Amino acid sequence: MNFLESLNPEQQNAVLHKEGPMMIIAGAGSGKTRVLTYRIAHLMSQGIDPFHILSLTFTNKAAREMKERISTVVGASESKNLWMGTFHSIFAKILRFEADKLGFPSNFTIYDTQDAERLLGSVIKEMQLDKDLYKTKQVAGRISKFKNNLITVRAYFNNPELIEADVLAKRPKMGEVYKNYVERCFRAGAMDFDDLLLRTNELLTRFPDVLAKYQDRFRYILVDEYQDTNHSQYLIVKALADRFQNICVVGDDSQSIYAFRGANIQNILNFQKDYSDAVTFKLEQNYRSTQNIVNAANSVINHNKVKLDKNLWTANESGEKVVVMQLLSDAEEGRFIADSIFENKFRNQLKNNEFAILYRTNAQSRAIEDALRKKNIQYRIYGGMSFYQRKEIKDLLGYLRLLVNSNDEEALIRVINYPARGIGDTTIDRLVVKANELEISLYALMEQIQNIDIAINAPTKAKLSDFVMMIESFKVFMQSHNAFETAREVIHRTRIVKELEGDSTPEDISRIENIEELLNGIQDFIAVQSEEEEADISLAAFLQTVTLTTDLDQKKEGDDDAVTLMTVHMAKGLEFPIVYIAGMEEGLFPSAMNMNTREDLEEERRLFYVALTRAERQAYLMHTQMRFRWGKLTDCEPSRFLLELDEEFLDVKTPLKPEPRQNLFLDADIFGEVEISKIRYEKPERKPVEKFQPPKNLKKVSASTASQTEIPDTNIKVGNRVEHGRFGIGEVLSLEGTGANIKLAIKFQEGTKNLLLQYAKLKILD
DNA sequence: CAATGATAAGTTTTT
DNA sequence: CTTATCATTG
Repeated sequence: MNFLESLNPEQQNAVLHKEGPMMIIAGAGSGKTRVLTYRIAHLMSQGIDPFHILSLTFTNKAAREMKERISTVVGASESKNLWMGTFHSIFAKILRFEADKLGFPSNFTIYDTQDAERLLGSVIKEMQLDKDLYKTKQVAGRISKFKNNLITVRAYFNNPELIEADVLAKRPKMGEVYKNYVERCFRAGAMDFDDLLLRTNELLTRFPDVLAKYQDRFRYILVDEYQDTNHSQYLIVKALADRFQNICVVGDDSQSIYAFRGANIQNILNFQKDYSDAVTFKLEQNYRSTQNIVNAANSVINHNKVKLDKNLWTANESGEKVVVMQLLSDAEEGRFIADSIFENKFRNQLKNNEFAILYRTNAQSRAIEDALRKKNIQYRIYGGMSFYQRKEIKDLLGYLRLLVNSNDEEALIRVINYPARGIGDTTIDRLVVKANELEISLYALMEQIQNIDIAINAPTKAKLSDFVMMIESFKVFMQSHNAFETAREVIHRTRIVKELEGDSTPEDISRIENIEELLNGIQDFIAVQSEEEEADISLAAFLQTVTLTTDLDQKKEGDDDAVTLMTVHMAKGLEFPIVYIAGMEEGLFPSAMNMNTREDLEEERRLFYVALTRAERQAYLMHTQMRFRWGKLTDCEPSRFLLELDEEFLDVKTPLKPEPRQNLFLDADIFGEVEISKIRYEKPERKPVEKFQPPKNLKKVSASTASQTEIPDTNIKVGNRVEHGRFGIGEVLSLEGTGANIKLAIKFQEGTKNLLLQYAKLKILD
């Protein structure tokens, strides 16, 4: 086959190896995806039915891309039948098919983290536990850990060690909380993310015939990013592959960065032990990056103790050295990045989408965004609060979820009083108590509320019945209409948009726009799905896609040319010509929460390794001397990772061991020995000293909207160019009203926005 | 019951 | 600094 010629010998071996267990250790940028796609294509060219191939990827995007690439090799009609997707989406599909065996409806809801935590909070409250001891997030984390290790409620109560550990942690009721949470999910016909894996394990263990069926179906199994699988995923793969043993795992232990989510690096380290006749291939040639980048990355990761033996190298040119840059503040850091991108673009004729800015935490994006906006550089942020998690979107989705599965308690509670219809917290609390007592779902209780003995007065009962009737009428409507039409009907009848139109603050307007965007999203979904063979354009299908889709998986709107901003975690698997890594500071990267044990620190180091190896041609590492955290200015020290890098590959623009801070402010000798971090920034204004620039700038940026409290300039007129804190520079198209009530239509780069002058915090530029 | 304002609490990373 | 939760009022 001709495609083999484009592979190196080791890659070829991995592609051609057919039967039996195998592991591919694929270093960063070593052509892993090529090998996987060609391997699958090769299997198919050998006559293996695509129906028998299961390929598990880490993101939906990876699955989609791989499918596309395979179809160019073997043809689209063949590749369509491949089972390819994330663990969660593939097994959600199978669970829907087999749901009745586990007592779930096939249209079960998938609870996202928000849903799960709200329910858990509710359970804790109902049980009247001390919420300071039973912190929702912590309890959720513990339950997640149970589930990922297949510790069911029963297993928990049979395990004295676990019980003891929780007693010691002053949470003796942990088991009860767990039990109640699981029961509530079950009654609501809902599974959380962990359940999708746990219940799959349950399905495969409890029903040998089902296991046999899927073992026979999936004769060839490929798992990408194997280093990031958790125990639950590990067991699923092991069970499915048990019969034919045609399992191929691909991964890189040096890129294992999801331990916090239960990923177990031992899965890849122990593969040889699990399958004694396993063959291992090592892809060590990096095709992505320059020598300086590869060598710098190697020099850091070599500080890790736990790793498989491998030596990443490249035949690429040595390239530019990795730049290490010290900046005064997070604002300066943003400005440096923006300036650098601006200059790079000009000098090397690059496009925005050849740059990426990576950071450890989402919160860091703000300062960088401000700087990019000031330079008019287009950017796109991934992650953080995703579109589907916005309140107005979740509210609308709540209605839709209720139509698909009325027992979905979280959806019900979200929308039962939105828009306000006089059903308050006390009523809901009483309903929840009663429903628990009768062991039925909230909705089932409401359906027969008139005949129930409950402390709710008649008018309120009537409102509850009205609500049920409305939902039922939507269900009828849905039977003869598609997802888009149904959603539009819901919006219309519930008057959600009317509610927002009421007083048109900019926030409300953007909410309405978001709802419109969701409607477009539904229509898009219908359009895309209709192209597929077994098209499922039901509302249920749409909702599932929404919960299992991440920001990254979203189809990018148009081919907009924008700089990419994202966390290092999200950047895994991606590559960019030029990469900026911001915030290389102790306590931030490595994160303060992950510096206590060697294991934690090694994970942070792997994370840095991932970040650095995203770069193809040039990498910049920034660290600052101080930065805003929780609104307060804090001192920063360079990350230990910077010191671990071999200097041979670096171009250190500024000393890593900062000179005494005072030097910077010697001329401004106004603060004496006072620590910079303790200086309040309101003060310098009283005593303006020219040399003392940084604080002034800092203030400006942290509150780049600083002028907001000033009285709005009512001299604004049509045609003025204005600057907005969030939308950047725009032009006034029209205005109406007088005084502070002036309403403006302004054309910004990202579109025309309607804003109220008194809220918009505009700066008039001309 | 709903709307408003005050206070506390919190940021790792995500399917 | 931002968000969520609480307490108070009408």
